[in-house]
Amino acid sequence: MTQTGDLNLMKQINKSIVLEHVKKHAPISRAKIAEITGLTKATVSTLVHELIDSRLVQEIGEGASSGGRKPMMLLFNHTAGYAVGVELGVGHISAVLTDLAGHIVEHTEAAHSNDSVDAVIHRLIGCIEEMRGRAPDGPYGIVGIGIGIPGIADERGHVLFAPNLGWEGVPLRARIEEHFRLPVVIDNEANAGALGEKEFGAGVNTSHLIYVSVSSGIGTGVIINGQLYRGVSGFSGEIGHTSIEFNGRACRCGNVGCWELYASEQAMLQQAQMLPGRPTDVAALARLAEQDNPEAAALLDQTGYYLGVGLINVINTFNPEQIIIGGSMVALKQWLLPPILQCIQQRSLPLTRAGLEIEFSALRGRSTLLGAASFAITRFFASPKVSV
Amino acid sequence: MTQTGDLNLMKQINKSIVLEHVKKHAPISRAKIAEITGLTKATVSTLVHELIDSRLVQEIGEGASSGGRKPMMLLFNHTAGYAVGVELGVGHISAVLTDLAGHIVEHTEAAHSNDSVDAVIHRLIGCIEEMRGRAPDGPYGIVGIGIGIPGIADERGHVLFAPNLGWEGVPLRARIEEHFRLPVVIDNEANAGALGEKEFGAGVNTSHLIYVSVSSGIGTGVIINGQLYRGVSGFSGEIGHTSIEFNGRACRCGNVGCWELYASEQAMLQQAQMLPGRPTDVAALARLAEQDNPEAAALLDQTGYYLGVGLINVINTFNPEQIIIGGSMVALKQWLLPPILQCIQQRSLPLTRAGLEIEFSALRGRSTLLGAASFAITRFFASPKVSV
DNA sequence: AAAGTTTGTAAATCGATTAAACTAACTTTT
DNA sequence: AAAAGTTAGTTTAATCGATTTACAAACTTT
Repeated sequence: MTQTGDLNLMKQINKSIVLEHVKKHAPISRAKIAEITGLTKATVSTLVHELIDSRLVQEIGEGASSGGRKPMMLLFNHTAGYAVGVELGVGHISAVLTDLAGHIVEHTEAAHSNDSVDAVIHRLIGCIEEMRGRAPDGPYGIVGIGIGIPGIADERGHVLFAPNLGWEGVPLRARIEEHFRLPVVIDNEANAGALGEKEFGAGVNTSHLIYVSVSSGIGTGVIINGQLYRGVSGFSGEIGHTSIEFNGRACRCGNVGCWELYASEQAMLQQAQMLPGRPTDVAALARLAEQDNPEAAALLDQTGYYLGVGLINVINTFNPEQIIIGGSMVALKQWLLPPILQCIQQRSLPLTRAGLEIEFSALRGRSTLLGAASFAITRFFASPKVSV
Repeated sequence: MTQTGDLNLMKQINKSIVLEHVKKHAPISRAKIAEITGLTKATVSTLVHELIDSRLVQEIGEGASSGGRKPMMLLFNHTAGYAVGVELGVGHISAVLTDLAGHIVEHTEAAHSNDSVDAVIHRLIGCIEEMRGRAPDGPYGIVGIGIGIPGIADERGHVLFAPNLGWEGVPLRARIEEHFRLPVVIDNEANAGALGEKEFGAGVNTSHLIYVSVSSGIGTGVIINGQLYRGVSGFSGEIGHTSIEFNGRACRCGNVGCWELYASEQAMLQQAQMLPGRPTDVAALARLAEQDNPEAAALLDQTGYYLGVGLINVINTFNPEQIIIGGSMVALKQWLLPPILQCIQQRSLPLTRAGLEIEFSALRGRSTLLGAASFAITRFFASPKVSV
C-alpha cells in the first residue's frame, strides 16, 4: 500500500503550502499567496476559507492599497493551540508551554534524584501537568507533548538506551500517552535541539544543518533536506563517538579516541582541575578567563582546537550549509570561536568551507525545549484530523 | 513558485508508482498492481494502457489462473531505450551501453594521456560515440549520458575540482551536450558507484547505504532515504578526508591524519615496498598473501584495521543499513573483511551495529559505470517529456 | 451444467483545480 | 468630479483524473 495520488493528497499539499506561506510571509493577502505559489486565486480563496474555519488563520484587517482594492491581510493564528516541550536531563527536568509558532508562554523546572524510572516519570508527569494547567484556552487546546531525552528512542517511543539516566527499554511514550491521552513524541535531545534551531533559531532559512550540542558529552542532530535524519534505527548523529585518534584513550562506548573525550565540557573541566581555583563549571572557568588567566586561556584555546578538529570531519562528511553549536559551552563562545575558526580555516577544503556558516545557538539553552515542542506541533499539522 | 498539487502531479505520481511495480514485480497483472498499490483497477488499467502506448510496458501473455479469469502479465520493456555510462579515470576511460534496466549490452575502454583537457574530452567523446553507434534501435534511442568523474561537479555539470586530473572549472556537461544533443549528467565517481549499487547491486533493497570506494584514495557516496545526498554544494561524502588522527601526517587536502592516508590502496602499497618482491599493485600483493607470506598478511590485517577504524566513524555518524565497499581493494576481500569485522565488533555500539550489513561490491568494478548510466536513466524517467 | 472467482473494462459520479468572467474597492488621470 | 485603470477576491462553468458501481469475459470448482 504505497502513498498514491488522489484528490485528497492534492488538497493536503496545497493547503499546507498556503498555510506555510501565511506563516512565513505574514501578514499576507490571498492575492499575494496566489501570485507566489502559482495557485489560482480561486483555489487560494477556498483553502484560506477552510483554514479560517478551522481557526488556524485569521483576517487581521485591510492592508495598504497598491493602486487598487485594498487587500485583506491574513495572519497565522498561533494561539489556536499549545504544545508542551520537555527536556529530560540527568537530575533535572525543564518544560515549556509554547503556542503553535513556538513562542514560550509558560515554563517550569524541577530536579529529580534519578533514583528509579517510576520516580522520574512521576516528576515528568508533574511538570507536564503544570504546563497543561497553565495553558490558555484555544480551539485545539494542547496539541501534543514532545520530550527530548539524553539517549536513543525508537519509533514506538521506547527509550532504548540512555546511559546517563541508566535507562534501557523504557516505554516512555506509552506511559505519558496513557496519562494525558495526548500525542507524545520522544526523541534524542540533540535531534530536538537541531529541530529547534531549524524551526525557531539560527537555522530557519537553512535546509542542511548540523547541530552540535556540547555539554558533558557531545551530541549531534543532523538535518538534511529540511528533515531530521535519524538513521535506520534512530542512532544517527553519534558523531561525539567518532574517533579523532585511533590510538587514543578508550571510551565507555567501546570506541577509542572519541571526539567527546577531547572536546566536551567534561573533558575540559577535567583539565581545569589543574588551574587556580579549580573551576568545576563553565561559569567559573569563564570568570577565570575574564581575569586574563593565561592557563585558562590556553585550556579554552585547546578545547576550541579540539572542537575544530571534529567539526572539520563533520564538514567534510556532510558539506552542510550551517553548523550550530549549542549546549553549555555556548557561554564560552568568545574564547572558543576564534580557535575553532582558525582550525577550520587551516584544515578544511576551501570549496567545502565556502558559504558555510558556523554559529553558536542564540536560543540560550532552549533549543532542545523548543525542538521538543516542535515535534508535537509538527505531528499536529501532519495528523489527518487537522489535515492542513 | 512552489511545486503545487494538481491533476498533473497526481497522474505523474500514480503512473510512476505503476511503472515501479511493473519493474519490481514483473511479470505482474493489472489486478495485482491494483491490489498492492491501493489504486483502483480502473485507474491501473488506464495508466497501464498509456504505458503500453508509450512503449515502456509490454503485455507478455496470460498467466496462470488462480480460480478465475487468467491475468494478462505485464513486463517492463527495458529495451525501449538505452543509456551510456562513462567512468572517467586518471589515464583511463571506460564506457558502457545499458538498457533501461541497467543491463550492459556493450562496453569499451580507452587510455588517455591526460595531457590536456581538450584531448581527454576528445577521447571521452570518442568512447561515447562508439557506444552510441552500437546501440540497437529502440523507440527512445539513447536517452542520456552519465559520467562519473574523480572529483566534484556542481549542478550545472561543471567539474569544479578534480585534483588527480588537474582539472578545475571545466564545463564538461556543456561540452558533451553540445556534441551529442542529449541530456548529460556529471557526478562524482563515488556517488555514481553508490547509485549503481543501490539500483543494480548489493543495495537494491536498502534505502540508507554508504558506498566506500577504496582505490588510490577513499571516496564515499551517501544514500539517504533512497536518494543520493550531495551536500549543499556537491561536496558531501569526502569522508576519505576526515581525520582519524588529529596529530597525524598532513594531507594534501589541508587536513591532518586523513583516513585515506592510512586505509587507501596507495597507503597500503607504499608500505608494501618493504615486502619481498616489492608488489606495486593489488594483484601482486594478493599473490604474496596467497603464498602465506606473513609480512603481507600483517600488512593486509593492518589495512583492514584502518578501514575498520574509519568505518566505525561512518557507522556512528550515519547509522546506515548497509555499507558497501568497492574499488580496487575488493580483490583483497578475503584478507580485509575479517580484520574489518573484528574492529567493528570491538569498537562500535552494539545497537548501532545491529542489523548492519557490511559487504564488498559484487558488481566487479562496474558500480560506477552502472551508476553513471543510472543517472541518465533516472533523469529520463523524471523528465516531463516521458512524464511517467 | 451451475455456482463461484478473478480479471479487466465501461459508464456515471465526485471533487479539486483552473480559466474566465465578474463584482468590489481603490488610485490615477483627465 | 467623472472616467479610466488597477488590484482583490468571488462566482460560475469547464476540465480532468480517480473512484464507485456495474458488468462482461474467462476461468475453476462443485
